[in-house]
Amino acid sequence: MDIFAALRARVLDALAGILPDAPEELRRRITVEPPREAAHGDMATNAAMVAAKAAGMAPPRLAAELAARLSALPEVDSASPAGPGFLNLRLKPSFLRAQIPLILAAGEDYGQAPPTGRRVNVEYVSANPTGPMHVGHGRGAVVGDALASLLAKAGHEVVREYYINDAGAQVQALAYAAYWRYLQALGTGMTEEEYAQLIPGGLQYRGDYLIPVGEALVAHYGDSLAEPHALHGIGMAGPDRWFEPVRAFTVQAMMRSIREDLAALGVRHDVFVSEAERIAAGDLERAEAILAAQGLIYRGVLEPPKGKLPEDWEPREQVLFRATAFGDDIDRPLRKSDGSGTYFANDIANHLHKIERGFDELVHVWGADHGGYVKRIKAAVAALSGGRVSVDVVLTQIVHVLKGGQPVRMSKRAGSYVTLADLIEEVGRDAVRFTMLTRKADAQMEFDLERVVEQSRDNPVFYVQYAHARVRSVLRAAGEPDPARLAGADLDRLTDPAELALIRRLTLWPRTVEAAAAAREPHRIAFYLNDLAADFHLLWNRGREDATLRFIRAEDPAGTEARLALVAATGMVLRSALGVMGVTPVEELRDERQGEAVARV
RNA sequence: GGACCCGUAGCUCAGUUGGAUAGAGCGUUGCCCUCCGAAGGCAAAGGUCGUGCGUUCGAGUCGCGCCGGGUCCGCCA
Repeated sequence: MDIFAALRARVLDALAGILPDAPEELRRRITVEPPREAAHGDMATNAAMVAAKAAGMAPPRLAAELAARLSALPEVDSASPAGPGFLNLRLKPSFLRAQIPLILAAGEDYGQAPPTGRRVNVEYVSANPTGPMHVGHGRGAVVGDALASLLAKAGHEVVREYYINDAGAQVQALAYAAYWRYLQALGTGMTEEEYAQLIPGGLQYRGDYLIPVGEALVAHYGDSLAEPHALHGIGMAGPDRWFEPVRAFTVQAMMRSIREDLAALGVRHDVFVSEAERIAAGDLERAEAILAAQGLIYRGVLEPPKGKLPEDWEPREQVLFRATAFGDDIDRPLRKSDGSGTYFANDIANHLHKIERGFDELVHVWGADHGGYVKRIKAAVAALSGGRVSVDVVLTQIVHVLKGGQPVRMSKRAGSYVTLADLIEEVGRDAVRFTMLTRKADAQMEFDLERVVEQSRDNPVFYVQYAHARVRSVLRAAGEPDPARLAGADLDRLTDPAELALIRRLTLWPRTVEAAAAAREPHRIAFYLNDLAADFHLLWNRGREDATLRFIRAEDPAGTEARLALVAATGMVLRSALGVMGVTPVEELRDERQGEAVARV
């Protein structure tokens, strides 16, 4: 259904007529793409430039030969050599129009690629269960969720995964912080600073969000996790009495809050993998054994980093993974001095778990502060899978939240940063999702709370939603015609350049899915939608000047039907693309704050 | 000291994995419209793609060196 792929096959056929035994490697380099300049036609191919040497012809000459063959095709209006050996194709309008019934038949599945047979694991969010999610997590969540949908649209079998970091020092600190709130809820006379002195590492998580957890611990356990204390009334019990139940209880509470935030954002995961469970299952030891069998583990001492030396640096023998054998810069430690695994080692276990479940490709969405971690995890997966499984990492840059151009930093709930829940409450789920995808993942982003709810041309959320609302308005006014009937319309009535431009844009959708998925760049979908909306609004505006271009004209039933077919197809592609982004298409535009339809169409 | 990411119009950003004369929105300037099909429409100006070499038929895109910004660099995750 991708007409670019279809025409590429025609180009290869034509080339085979001239150069029967072109090697596969050469054929693979031949592309058929939309030219940058619309004036050059509908499609351009580099075939003549790629194959010139093998054919023993100068590129323009070969282009002319190919043009002669291609211009005879029923799809092609004209084929003309250009420049250094390009071959420009202009398609017959009838061929373009013939795509409309195909779109109407496919509906929102238009753009869905056939199954590739490849299993892809997309791990995203994976926020530590130590506090509320902030906007940075939100960006990762949206990018990951849209990327997963995009890969599924491109024909891959996708599993959406969340890795819970529920082992290690951060979670220990969380348990101590929750225990403090528990003692407070019981009415201890101890001060926060006194408590902080008593525990290892000090009191790290001081946000108010743990207060309800402390209260819930009291409701569940009473005072059984504490001890009477002469001075404070209530004091700490030994960790062996309270630590594990408090840890488990608190992690569960944090995960519940994270899941609520994700649900509010419309982000879902198929699988939640627990770090602690994987370790308990012995994955770490098995992963180490696999690496050791290849001679990739040894005891050694790392060089200190050059330049500024950490103050407490001292040479130390460690268990190291030979990551340098797979392109990393240094070998990486696997064990802490207490014998437990480093985060990296535990993550190796996590990846072994993925590999053993049979995935062909592993995709991660990480914050940019994890950029230094990419090489070592690629090295580990290469070693564990014998090079069979690939790893791709999409890094997301930080989000600056603004309101009317002014920085917003304070959060009602967490005190130090804007929480995801605050953001969703302020502007709505769809605005959050769409806006998060209007930038390349690895570019810093400014998220202006006022701009994303503005009803104007420079707010893409509004602009795209408005296009869909207009589509729906027209179809409602036309009495909701059956797409199957519209597919039989006399589409030759669609002759205006703006109408044909819109059709061309629609036919670009399958290609956009494929390219965006291959590049792991879901933001391209947002840009496509913006372009599609622009083409549709342009046509709409033409109708305001030229009444014969209005979609519904009582005096022209046949023309009306043809234009309605185009409008319905546009709506389907809009919904298909919005579906990849996880944004709800609206029937009409309303100003949420007033509850009135201010832009009813 | 090293690794990774970024640098494109006044501003915010795209750029179809190396293609033709580098695009969009905002802003600026000019013209049109005042229509309940409720975001106004059309057009113009605006660029040595941070910079210098290199790779080749061809570089914003690939390689190397600088300049500037960001992230990170052994028992945090």
